[in-house]
Amino acid sequence: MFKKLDPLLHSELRLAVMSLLVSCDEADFVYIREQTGATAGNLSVQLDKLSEAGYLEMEKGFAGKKPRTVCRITDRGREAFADYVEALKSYF
Amino acid sequence: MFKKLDPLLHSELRLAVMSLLVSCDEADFVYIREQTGATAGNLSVQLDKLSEAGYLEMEKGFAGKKPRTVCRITDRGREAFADYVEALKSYF
DNA sequence: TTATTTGGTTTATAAAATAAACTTGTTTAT
DNA sequence: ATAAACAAGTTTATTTTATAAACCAAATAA
Repeated sequence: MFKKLDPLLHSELRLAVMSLLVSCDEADFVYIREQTGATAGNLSVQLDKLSEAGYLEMEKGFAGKKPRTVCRITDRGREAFADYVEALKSYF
Repeated sequence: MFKKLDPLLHSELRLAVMSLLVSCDEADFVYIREQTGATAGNLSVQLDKLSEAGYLEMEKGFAGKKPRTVCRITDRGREAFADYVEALKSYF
């Protein structure tokens, strides 16, 4: 009847992050924070979860002298996102 | 950018309940439990939340000698559901 | 009569989300 | 040069949620 929703994606912030990455393909921490309106702390935690699940990759480097974390969606993440959207349809 | 998702509806079980009620217009506790696969305890709690938010009405009565709780979606609930679906679109 | 089942509710526990505080280093003003 | 403010995050603590386990009352079955 109702398809199970991936709990990792069924979170407002994580879903927003993935939504951004699906169409951006690469976005840094600050950009994501601005676009989602999340606090840095919350974003940091949620990015880690998505990263640990293999839904995105993070690359920590520097832009000039400032630290810069770049995120990129993985194939796995893209797939999970598509599955989530598909599953949601069973609720509508 | 991303529309805020009503936290009351952004819950797998509560969303499933509302989804049922939107098209059923009336469903009892047992039916909802069966269709959603939820445990009775969880369902009881979540129905209370939806009820307190005014998204549905519960009528406790009897079917023969057995207690029977019937749920009906309210206009408010219908509206909230529509808004939720609309808001979700901003994520896809 | 004593289990068992039905239809739930209440309470306790586990998991999530969020915010507040902190760290490391950089820039700016004094 | 030194202190104050800022940037980019992380860590920790708090609050909120979700879920399950235990419970209750009434009805039915053994």
